[in-house]
Amino acid sequence: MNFIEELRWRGMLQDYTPGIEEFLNTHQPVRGYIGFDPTATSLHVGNLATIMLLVHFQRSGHKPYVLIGGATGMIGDPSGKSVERQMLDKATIERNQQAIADQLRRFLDFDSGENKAEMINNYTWLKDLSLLEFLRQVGKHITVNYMIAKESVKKRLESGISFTEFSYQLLQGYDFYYLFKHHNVRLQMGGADQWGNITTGTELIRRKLAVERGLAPLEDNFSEEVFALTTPLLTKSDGTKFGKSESGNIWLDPRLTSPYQFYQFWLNTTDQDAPRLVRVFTLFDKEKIQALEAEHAAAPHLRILQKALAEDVTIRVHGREAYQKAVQASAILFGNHPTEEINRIDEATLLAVFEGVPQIAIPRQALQNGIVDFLSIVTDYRIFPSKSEARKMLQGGGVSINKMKVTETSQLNNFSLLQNRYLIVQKGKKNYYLVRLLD
RNA sequence: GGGGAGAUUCCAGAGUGGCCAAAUGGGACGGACUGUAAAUCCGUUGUCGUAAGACUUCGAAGGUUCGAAUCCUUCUCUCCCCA
Repeated sequence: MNFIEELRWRGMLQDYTPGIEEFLNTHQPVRGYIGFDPTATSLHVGNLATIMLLVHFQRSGHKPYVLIGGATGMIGDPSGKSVERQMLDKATIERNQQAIADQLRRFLDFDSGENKAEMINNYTWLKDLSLLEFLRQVGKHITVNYMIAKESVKKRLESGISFTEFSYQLLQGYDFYYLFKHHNVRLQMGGADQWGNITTGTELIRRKLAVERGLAPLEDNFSEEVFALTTPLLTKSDGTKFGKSESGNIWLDPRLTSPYQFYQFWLNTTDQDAPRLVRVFTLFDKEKIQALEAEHAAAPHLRILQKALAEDVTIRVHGREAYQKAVQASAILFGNHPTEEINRIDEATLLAVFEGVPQIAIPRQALQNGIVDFLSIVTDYRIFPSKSEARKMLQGGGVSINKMKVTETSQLNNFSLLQNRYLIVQKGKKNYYLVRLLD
């Protein structure tokens, strides 16, 4: 199956410039790229969708280029942003680009075949481009009228946009031109929000080529030479943003989002969203997905689709071992385990399960305190910030210790300690704290 | 330049002298149900406090009053209409 067809049935095709399908079919391998700006120390699941574009691109025989936006990250993309961004300092950007480059290397084959992936950083060519050169080589070809017609800029004309961010599309456009010239890159891909930036690139290439070939722009037939393609921005059926949990972004970095939380994120996908997400984030083929959906429909409570999705994505991002631990932790935290059974877990496993969960150490004699004090002042206000809040939650039935509901009148002494020194405190359904007693 | 409307608790939006920590809806959080889903239902939602209550809120600063989100003055900002 060719690249475009693959994206189409997966619902990953938003927009593309004409002629692309034929070009991809008749040229093999075609070189295509996606840019990632180092604006954070890690990529998140939103980026994963565009990474999958590159994965499919490579699997269908083409040659993916991963562009690290070392230079563009210094400028700030106004797309989808309602206010000017904070500029990042160079040290931060350097750290970030190192981190996201390491992450990106895991998803593509950079080692073998004529279509092995390449990684490049636009800082290497943009750093030496002088202002004058830029204005003459790039700025001259694109009108301000054209630039402010772009959605990303138009939205900001009222509230304000700096010249720096306004220029962003030109830099990105120049990247495309540069890659076309020096690496014969023909296609730029990205999320739907990047359409404007990408087409600035195709437009710039068209105009520059016209000049280089001594033609008037309208006589050209260069539109057949470079292409743009975007994938829809993912949304959730309830209208909220995809890729966020109550605790914020879902990151690929295990230090920011533990593999357990990552696994849970996918596992908690609603029935409504799961079919779309399986198509985007796994490489399962059509038959396999249809089979999974049928299985799921037959026994929805088993959440076949969610489990398959969570397994596939967690393994791709964090590896099999981390996935297995996440499953094990989930089984313990959400399974119907009576206290005795939890008590049988050995200490090493217990600590592994609660990795990434806040751990609070208190003196053993502090157990003499009442439950409200225990949940607030004794645990240094880390479980509840005040006695009132602890009490409110207790009254609402939202607190468990060792998986047993507690009330204001519960006696701490009645709880058997796990491994003779741990208590599992649960606030609501999904917030855990491991309290360790010090002798 | 002229005329008008407004600024309320996370958001939207009632309230026009005491019954206002402030209706209602949304969101958030918790519970029940369930499948760690969705929908539904119930509870909580300024802070602290076992409670009684205390303290801080209704754009900002002053003032009137026993008492102000509500009345007066000034200021700041937002929106609309006409020119």
